[in-house]
Amino acid sequence: MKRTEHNDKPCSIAQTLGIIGDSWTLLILRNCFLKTRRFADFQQQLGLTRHLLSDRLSKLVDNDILNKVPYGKSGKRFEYRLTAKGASLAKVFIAMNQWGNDWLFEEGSAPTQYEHLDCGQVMQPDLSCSECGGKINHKNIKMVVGDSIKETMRTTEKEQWNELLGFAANND
Amino acid sequence: MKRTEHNDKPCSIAQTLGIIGDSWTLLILRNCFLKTRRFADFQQQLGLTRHLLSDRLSKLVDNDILNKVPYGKSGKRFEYRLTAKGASLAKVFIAMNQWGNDWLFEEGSAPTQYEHLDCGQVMQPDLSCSECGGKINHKNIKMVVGDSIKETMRTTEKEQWNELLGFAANND
DNA sequence: TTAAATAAGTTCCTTTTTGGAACTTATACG
DNA sequence: CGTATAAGTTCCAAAAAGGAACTTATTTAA
Repeated sequence: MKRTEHNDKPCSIAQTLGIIGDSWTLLILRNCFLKTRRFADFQQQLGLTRHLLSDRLSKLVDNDILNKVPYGKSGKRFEYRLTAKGASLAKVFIAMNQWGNDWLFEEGSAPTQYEHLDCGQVMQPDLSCSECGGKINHKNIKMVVGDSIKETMRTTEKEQWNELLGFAANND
Repeated sequence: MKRTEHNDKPCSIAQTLGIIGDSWTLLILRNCFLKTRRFADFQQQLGLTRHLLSDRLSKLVDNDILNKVPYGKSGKRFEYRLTAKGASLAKVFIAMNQWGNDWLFEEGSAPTQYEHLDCGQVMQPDLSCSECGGKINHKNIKMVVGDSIKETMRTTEKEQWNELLGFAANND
């Protein structure tokens, strides 16, 4: 089975990976967050071949992650800028950055730190519950089948899904 | 330049992508969080070829994301289980899942929802500041060069880094 | 206790995707 | 006006992925 056949499975992660889950695409997006906007800049910073860059940028534009906006007088040169949809991928990259800082570098030697502009402090980004505000980790969160799917599923299937999707189903 | 040449750049995101930023690897990890543990199960659920699966699992073991633990009497069959290092990638997948729910499905039709076991409610995972507890998004967070790097960088370079890495440097 | 089924890979070969370099077309600069 | 830069395309060789059959043990079932 080809990898792309997972792209339309009824799973948010699989579909998200269908859009951004390609090696070069992920690096391109990282650079988007680092304010890279032009074809030649992406190419120089990442060193990937032009046709791959062209292909990946086009796909990101097709998926409404990037806008291709003309600049200059002629309107025939373009900048690729994150859309709102693209910008909200920040959480994914923040999470990856934090993970890398925590696990790939010695204590205190991480290449980057985060500063929260609202309070001005260097901090760690935590995941928290929108309802009670408590911290979230992989043990105190459970993924459950959404209401829309529940209604169209038979009981046995529902249980299988809950079992299959339960992050917290088995904590050993 | 090959994609793998980015894997040892002094950037947590690039290094993290070097470990998990491969299409199949990301899907394999998704299934790890969904409690898949055995070679044949991964193969059936994902449909990738055996040699790719073998290769990707080995790399995850090499990088201490998965443990290869024997099961059964003989000790010659194995389960692949998330290590603590691997489990803490949950935030990345939670962020991707949430993004997919928000942007790829109609309101209320997302395939999965999250329940916070500590408070029992269906909720959204938010990113929050470890210091002040306030919410984080890509506009109120700034990535700054870590202390260890600061010391070994000349001023001009430091400024370039801050410019380059500043998520919040340019908010238009 | 032998036969069949399962688990976890390997090997071999074909197809697809990358990587590298040169070529194109148009705009910008000096 | 000539050269440099931007944003691609095209072409080809090399690398990686996909498919299927082959291995080697180890359970399970008859």
